[in-house]
Amino acid sequence: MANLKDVAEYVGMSVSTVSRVLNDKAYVDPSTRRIVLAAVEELGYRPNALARSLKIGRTYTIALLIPDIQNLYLTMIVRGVEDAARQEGLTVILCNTDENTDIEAEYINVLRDRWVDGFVISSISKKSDSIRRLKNEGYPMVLTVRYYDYLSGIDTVAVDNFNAAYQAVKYLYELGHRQIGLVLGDIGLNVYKDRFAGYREALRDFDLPLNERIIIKNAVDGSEALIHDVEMMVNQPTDCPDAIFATSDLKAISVMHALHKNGKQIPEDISVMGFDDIPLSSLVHPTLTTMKQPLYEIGQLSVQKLISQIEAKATNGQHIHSIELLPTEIISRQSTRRRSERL
Amino acid sequence: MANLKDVAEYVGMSVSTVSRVLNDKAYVDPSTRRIVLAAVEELGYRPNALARSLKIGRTYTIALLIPDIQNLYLTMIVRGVEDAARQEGLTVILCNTDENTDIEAEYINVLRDRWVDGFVISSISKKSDSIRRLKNEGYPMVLTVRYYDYLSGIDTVAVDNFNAAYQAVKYLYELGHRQIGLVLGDIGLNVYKDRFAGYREALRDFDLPLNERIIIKNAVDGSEALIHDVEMMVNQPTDCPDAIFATSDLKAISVMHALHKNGKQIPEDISVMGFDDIPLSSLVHPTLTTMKQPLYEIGQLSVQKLISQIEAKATNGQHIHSIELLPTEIISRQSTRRRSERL
DNA sequence: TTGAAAGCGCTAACAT
DNA sequence: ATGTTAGCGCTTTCAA
Repeated sequence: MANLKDVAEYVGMSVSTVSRVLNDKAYVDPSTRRIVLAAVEELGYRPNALARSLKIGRTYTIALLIPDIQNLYLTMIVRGVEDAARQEGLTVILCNTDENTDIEAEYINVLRDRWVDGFVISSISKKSDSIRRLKNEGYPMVLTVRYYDYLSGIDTVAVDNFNAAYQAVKYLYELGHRQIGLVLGDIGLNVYKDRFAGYREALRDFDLPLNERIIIKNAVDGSEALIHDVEMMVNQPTDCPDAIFATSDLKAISVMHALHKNGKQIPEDISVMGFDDIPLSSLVHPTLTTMKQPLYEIGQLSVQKLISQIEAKATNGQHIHSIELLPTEIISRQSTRRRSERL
Repeated sequence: MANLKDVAEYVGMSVSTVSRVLNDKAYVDPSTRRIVLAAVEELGYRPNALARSLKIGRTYTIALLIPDIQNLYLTMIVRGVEDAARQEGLTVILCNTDENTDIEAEYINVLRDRWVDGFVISSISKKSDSIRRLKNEGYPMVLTVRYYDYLSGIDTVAVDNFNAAYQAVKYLYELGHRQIGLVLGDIGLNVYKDRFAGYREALRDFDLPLNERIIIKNAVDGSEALIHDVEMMVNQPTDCPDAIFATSDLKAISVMHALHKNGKQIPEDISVMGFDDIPLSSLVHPTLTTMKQPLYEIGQLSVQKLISQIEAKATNGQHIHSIELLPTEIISRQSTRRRSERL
């Protein structure tokens, strides 16, 4: 591969001149410029990004760490991040941590060594050491969707999960449901902890008892165990829920699967409500009522915050720390319905 | 951030010594080694991967280009690629081309400039210029799942789509179906072209007529148009299929959605069969019979081929070009059933 | 066993 | 308007 020096020799000029036309920073004579560009074309010259980055201290690359690409809700964030990044001339490196702290740490180390300009992270439950270190080094980073406590001091873009869950339960309550079951994800994650709190608060406000027998905790998307748990729950002689609020659409789909398997009609026997609004939600049977998160927008905004940090760092300017909570929205579909008669 | 020189000064040795202990290539005195490692620890030294790569000409990074992460079947490949890569000490850069040639070209350029060691590509229909150029430069690369014609000379890992489609149709035929509809993806892709050919060949062998009225071409996963087309197809007075073979599970899910919407029972009225075996297939209602592709294994094998190329290039050794077609397998579930009576 | 120094390819300050 | 040169942080040959 041709390098700058090759091009310079080819046209009989110095490397700095060639560099100048390529970066068009300083002024160069139009005719010189033409000659150089022709040579660049001719030799098929491509700049070496490694050398350039080493010199200027920036890579124009950001890393996006996500827990699991299989999770459809994340793909929408990825799109938001990629689109926003591309628009700003940044390349996105996508990394799948598989919900594993070691893998996460490894990616963070490797990418920091490679000088990515910043990180957008959707992480594991606890604030890991690698993330803490990153933060302490002042490395640009933003947390997306999943977050730590508000005191972490890390820029965050997410939704108000407490309120979203509260509104979901309220919605089911107003439909006439009084036995509202809950399918919760890993409560080690603040996301689920907050949704749980919102659920409890709603029950309290509507004078509904908190019934542990219609609550499934630590459900894993798509797992056999989850299906089993749901079957157990709906086959209880007493305490069978008349509605189930699943804290992700994928969990809701498993719930529906379990209900079908046990001859329960949705929504006639039991209403089901999800969370996220993944594209699949409007395709399953029956279509799924859900609490929509503006995932694409979350991705975009995350990048904007990150860029703001990167710029601030580069210019020694100011960046205002913030936690942004975007609005959620109920999408009504077929899996929920008004309950007229009382059981 | 501390660099090699800092460490060297800290312990009063030369950078080369420090470098040596860090790479443990050459022999260094055990006591020296200990001192250096302590200093490294103390200063929190992290090597600069950019500088290192610039020097040695390798980045230990490979790029994985996929058309669309939303496509669930791809996530399994991603996993296969990542796992295999990690095992070999390589980092994977995941890029989403969004089925867009320009984005694909841009990623290829950016990553080549950044000296990734090789590419695993699941690409767009036509062989793009950027890929051709990559190939001509002798850049290590392998095509995965999607492929060009066998003459392209590029290593490929996929399945025998012709045969897989043939077997799927045969399966439906043996179940007693005689009006087997087809939902095909973009026929610009060899994958679908081959599946179409397999379908036709099977019809011919079983003396079934090729009926364009029960074939939907260029279906887009999850699109409204697809649902509409399926509705049209099954509401035809004559020519209503008694089975539908969808060339991806996602398409099959749309098909099921359309059938539900039109009051058709699955599999009582119409059997539905998919392709891929994404995790969701066993969760939808009814669960989906499908032609399974060994996606995880395809991902793993792709990396192995790529590494073989990278090694060959580094050592001027031999790499044997190959096209690997992994076996597919029918997974029987609830969406298909034996048709006893004739219509 | 360790050190000095060249050089990977580029940018930018300084010089002309 | 263009050339010279130092240096980003590392590896590696050559010398000692």
